[in-house]
Amino acid sequence: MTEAKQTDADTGGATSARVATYLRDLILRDELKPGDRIRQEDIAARLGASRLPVREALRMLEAEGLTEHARHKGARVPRLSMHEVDVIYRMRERLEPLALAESLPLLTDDDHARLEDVQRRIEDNGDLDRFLELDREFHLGTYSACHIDPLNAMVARLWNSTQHYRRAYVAMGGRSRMWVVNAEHRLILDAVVRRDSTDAERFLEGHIRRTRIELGHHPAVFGEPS
Amino acid sequence: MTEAKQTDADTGGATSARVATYLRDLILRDELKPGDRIRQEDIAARLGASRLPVREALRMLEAEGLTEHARHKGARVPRLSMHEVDVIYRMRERLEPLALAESLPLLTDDDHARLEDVQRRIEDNGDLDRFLELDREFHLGTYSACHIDPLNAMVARLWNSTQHYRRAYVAMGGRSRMWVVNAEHRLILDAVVRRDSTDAERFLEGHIRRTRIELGHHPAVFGEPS
DNA sequence: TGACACAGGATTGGATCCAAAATCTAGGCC
DNA sequence: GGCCTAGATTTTGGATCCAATCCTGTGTCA
Repeated sequence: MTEAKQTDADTGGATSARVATYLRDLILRDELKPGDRIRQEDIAARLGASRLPVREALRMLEAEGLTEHARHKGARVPRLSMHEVDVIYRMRERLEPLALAESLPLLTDDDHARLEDVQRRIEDNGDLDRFLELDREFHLGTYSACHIDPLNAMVARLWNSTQHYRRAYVAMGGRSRMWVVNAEHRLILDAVVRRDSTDAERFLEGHIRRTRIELGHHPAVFGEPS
Repeated sequence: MTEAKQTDADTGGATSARVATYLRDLILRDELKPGDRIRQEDIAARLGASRLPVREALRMLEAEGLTEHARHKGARVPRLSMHEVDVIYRMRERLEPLALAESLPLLTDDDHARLEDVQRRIEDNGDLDRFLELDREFHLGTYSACHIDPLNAMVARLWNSTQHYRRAYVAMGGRSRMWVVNAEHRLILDAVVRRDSTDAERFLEGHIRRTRIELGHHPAVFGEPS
């Protein structure tokens, strides 16, 4: 484990928060899929750390709903049913307009320009994996001026726990709906730039609702991973 | 630390989940207040365990928003500003009607009877501390048939993180509003028993909104604890 | 041939030990 | 007398070791 120290240097020290970030990222990238088991020793070795920070990280992720634990059986990435994902989208429909309303008055012209740029890149882009990333960046970007921690954390959590299913949907047939998404993003963005909170909230809520309904039409997304 | 094992036996083994429950309870009972520091060794000794499960428990609570951590400085119970509590209540206004809608069709007649009983006990009761407990039991009881974990967890979290401020408000002057609370509970409960989701959601949302506005009229609740 | 039981390996849970960082205290200096 | 600095103490962070539990593979017996 001499090379460990090097890996350690790369990552800048493997604190439990860093391990949590690493694991969260693996799950978001779909390198850890629902049902996958997470072995403490594996992760520890990969990051050149001991199992202890891994255990703390797993506890954090557990509280975030990104992993589930069974005593003496270890951690897994939880599988969500279609109904659970549906409810999570309903939660998003209600929470994200609130986050947007909190953020909107505080967004600067620079922020607007950044969001315009992200949306342009979404429209230019054909790659589905890149789309997922930019779509997230667009939405969370519109909330970025909201500094209420519980709200931010909760919104991020809802995105994180459904990331796998978003990806599966987009990969499966969501491509054809891309132009609708873009049109809706444009409506939201215009309202944001006008600082019209009422419109922005309404358009956002509709956007999430329609996405949710679309998801409900693709039950295959929730089938067994392999 | 020979007596440790005995304490251990009392609590039935001090796993990290148990430590987390213990700490969560301390915070909910206001024995740990916003700003208070939590020393790992203290808790470990009190529960007759080593510091390790305490550390894991603190990580869980951190992810739940019940504690905050600074590297090498330890854990504290976070202080919330009036604005933060206000936003948390807005989150409740939106999320709890959803939880109620999910739960309502699944509540049995037994559940209804139980809720009636809880509400009766609230009305009979003068003790403020007991009121906090029963009020929580009433509301979470109406959501109890909803088995969507992310939603349940989030609602519980919102209640937990504002518990101290609810207590401060009730202790300070909320007493005079008790009859309003009871009337609103009655409206909600009747709608629940009728299985009228629309009414139930509307009454619940209004109930939380009015509570939030009331809280905003008592800025002293958010003053320094001591 | 199938099902059950036992044993060995693998994996997690918990305790103790050591290192690093922060806080507190005391002393010196301006 | 107040402020700054240096050392000691306290507290947290991380690693390693041991115990408890679970999974797996093999063997035996019906």
